[in-house]
Amino acid sequence: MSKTLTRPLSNRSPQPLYLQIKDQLRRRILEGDYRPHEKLPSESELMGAFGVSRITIRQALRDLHNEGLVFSAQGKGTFVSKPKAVQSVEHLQGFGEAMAAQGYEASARLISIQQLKAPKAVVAALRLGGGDDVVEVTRVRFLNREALSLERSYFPLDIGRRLFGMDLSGDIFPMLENLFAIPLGEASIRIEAALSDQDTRTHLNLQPGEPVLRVERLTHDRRGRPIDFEYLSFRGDSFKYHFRVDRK
Amino acid sequence: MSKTLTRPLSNRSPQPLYLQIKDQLRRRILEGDYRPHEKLPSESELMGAFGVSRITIRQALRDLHNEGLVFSAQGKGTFVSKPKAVQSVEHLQGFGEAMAAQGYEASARLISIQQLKAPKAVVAALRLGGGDDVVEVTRVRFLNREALSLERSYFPLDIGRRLFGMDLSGDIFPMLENLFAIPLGEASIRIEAALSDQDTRTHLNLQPGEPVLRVERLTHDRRGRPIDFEYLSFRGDSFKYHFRVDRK
DNA sequence: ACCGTCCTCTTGTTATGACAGGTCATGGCA
DNA sequence: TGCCATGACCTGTCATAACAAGAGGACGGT
Repeated sequence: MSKTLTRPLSNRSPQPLYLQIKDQLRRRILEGDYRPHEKLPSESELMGAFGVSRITIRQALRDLHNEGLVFSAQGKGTFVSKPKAVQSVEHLQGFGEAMAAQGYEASARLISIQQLKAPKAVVAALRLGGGDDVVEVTRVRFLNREALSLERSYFPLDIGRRLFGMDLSGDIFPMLENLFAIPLGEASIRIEAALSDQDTRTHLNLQPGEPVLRVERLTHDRRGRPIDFEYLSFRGDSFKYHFRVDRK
Repeated sequence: MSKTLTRPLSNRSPQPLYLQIKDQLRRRILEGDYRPHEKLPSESELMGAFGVSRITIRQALRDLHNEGLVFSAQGKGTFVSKPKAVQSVEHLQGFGEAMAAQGYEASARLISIQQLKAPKAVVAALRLGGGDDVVEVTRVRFLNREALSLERSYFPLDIGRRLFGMDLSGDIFPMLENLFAIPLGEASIRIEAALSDQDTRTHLNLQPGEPVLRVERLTHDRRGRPIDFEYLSFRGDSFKYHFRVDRK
């Protein structure tokens, strides 16, 4: 296991030990030596394998954790995260929350809420059985009175049923966390540009041929169970999502 | 300065020391006690003020760094990051880097590099003067042999001139950091959907009316000077950018 | 058979100590 | 006057050593 580390302080310094260890572990994860949800060697095993102290191991693991490649549970161990997940982002806010934070007036209007048989893509995303029902929530988001986006969310039945009769003009995520006591975990997002379909055009008041920014978002609870699959369609012309990133 | 810390190990444990320290420092930053670009007390001063060891201070600072509230420079100190910074994201990778890390084969082809008078939007973004020249770099990115995106980057003259004659088929950011010794700081991104223009269609081999995902990215160096303004146009149909986000 | 206790393994937190290496001002030398 | 060496100060890296606390299995008693 130990491979070849070049000790920076004793020799001349090529790279810090913890970076070398981090890179070796990352390579093994990406190459599949350690598979998703598999337990990594414990910290003391890694100490022995690399011949370094615990502080150095933990620094490497901390970096991998920040990159989203691993996560750890006290008393159990450190594990490889699910997806390829090369990139990690903190603080996912609902788009509404994000907009509000920028000083815009954000609101939403409920178009429909209904129980229906889950479409195929939803079955796969939420890991349901073939004929399972889901609850579909359709809403239009406004930004300063203008229709900005069409959101269609699919919830598993046990969660979705509790949404009937509730006030769905705000963000749903805080309700899940506070009212339903569902701690939210990670989410995957796919973003693409597409032409608007008739349904979207109607709600967003678009002309045929106008493009939309389509976002698919799958949100999990902290234990990794998928709890919400959404299609968000934003007007291509008015949507500018601005956020801050720090490199390295 | 020291305020009231509750020591977890000696008493009963309310919260780890480093979290308490982190929260106190964050509050002071957000309340303006420490202003942007101001130097925080040094680690040893904080050690004395809070009465804890250096490891604890560094753990608090590390968290604040991850949240984007502070940054540090070896030999100089730790400083408060710029602004509202509502949202922090780590590890901005070039899209190419991100794709490569996911196991795809990414490459780029240089279309043109030229010096010209800065377009108005570029003047504003890079904070230039009216008639200033910039260097424009146009490239097409490929993913597994297929044209994926058209990238047009604008650099201030002093940086851009050094790009002539260099190998621009890879990522430019690492060159800025390593060859030019320009430490990269934060970047802002805007994402929108748009219809492809003729120029983009030619390079990406698209049909008229096909939408593209347009990204504007403005990158700064660590001192906050804008050093690169880019327009990235991705094919709407093939581009699915998948990443992982952690809420809270 | 069931349940609770204890032991062991694991990660989380904290202290102390040391040296590496970058930054910068000061002061001495040419 | 100008340049460079020196030292003070600061963050970066790494080691050693504890104890806290969660998880889970072994073991023993009921």
